Amino acid sequence: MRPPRFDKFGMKKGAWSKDEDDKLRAFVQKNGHPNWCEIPKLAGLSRSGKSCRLRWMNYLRPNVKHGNFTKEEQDVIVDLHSKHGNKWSMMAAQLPGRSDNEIKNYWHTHLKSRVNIESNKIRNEQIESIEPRKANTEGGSMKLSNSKMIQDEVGILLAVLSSNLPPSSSTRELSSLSGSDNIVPSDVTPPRSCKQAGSFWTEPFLLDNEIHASSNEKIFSPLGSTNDLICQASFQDNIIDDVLLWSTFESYFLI
DNA sequence: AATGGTACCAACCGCGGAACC
DNA sequence: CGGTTCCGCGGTTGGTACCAT
Repeated sequence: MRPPRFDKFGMKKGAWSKDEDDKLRAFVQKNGHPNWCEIPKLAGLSRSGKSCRLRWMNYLRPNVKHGNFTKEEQDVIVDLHSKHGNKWSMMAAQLPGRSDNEIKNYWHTHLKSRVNIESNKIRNEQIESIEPRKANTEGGSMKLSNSKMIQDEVGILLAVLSSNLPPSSSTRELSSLSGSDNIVPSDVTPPRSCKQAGSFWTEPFLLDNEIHASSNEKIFSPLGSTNDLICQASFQDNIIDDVLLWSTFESYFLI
């Protein structure tokens, strides 16, 4: 809680004491709240009207609920947020006993990340259904567990890239993503390091042998094996150049 | 046990719109 | 009709609790 303090007008700020809660509750229950600006004076509180209103709306008014949100409440919030965005007061109207502030906090701390994860999952599944990975049917040597995170990230990248295609781009073009360069402008050349790391552009996630695996490791974990990096300085230079180019390429398409 | 990082959440702040003068 | 006041909303802040190292 924020420790109590006083502003330049002598108004108290910070956490509410039980005494203040009692005063405000008693006053509002007896007189209502026709004018929040007058209430602090009339109730004998050194608080702003705004602060009183917030305290009442979020904690003191009757039937206000606290504690865990039920599954039904969570579903309502997710549903309404998907339809209307950050309309917390509207959500509060649909959830008796919940304040907009509490819903907002719950969204940011619990639901937002969950919804993001689920939407990414759905998006990746959609991409998978459009073009099942060749790796799953060819060779069968892909190291799934090691490359899962990379798959996820590249899946998101492909989805974003596809959303940046020109209007003329078709599903057919998207469907051939992993098999051709269709999404890449003809003047953009894939980084050499990506090619070296197992034909990135044609078989994006195949790490077929130890050489490919170690190359890939250097790309994504350049500090992993210092001696090797020193011995292979020229190779490393190429990697750095290519990673920079690749970053530029990503920025160009992701913005 | 000490320290740093992170999650949680109550409260604050600024703004826009409605109501009032 | 313009200015002022008040209300409500949504974004942000900051303190506490908890967890990991």
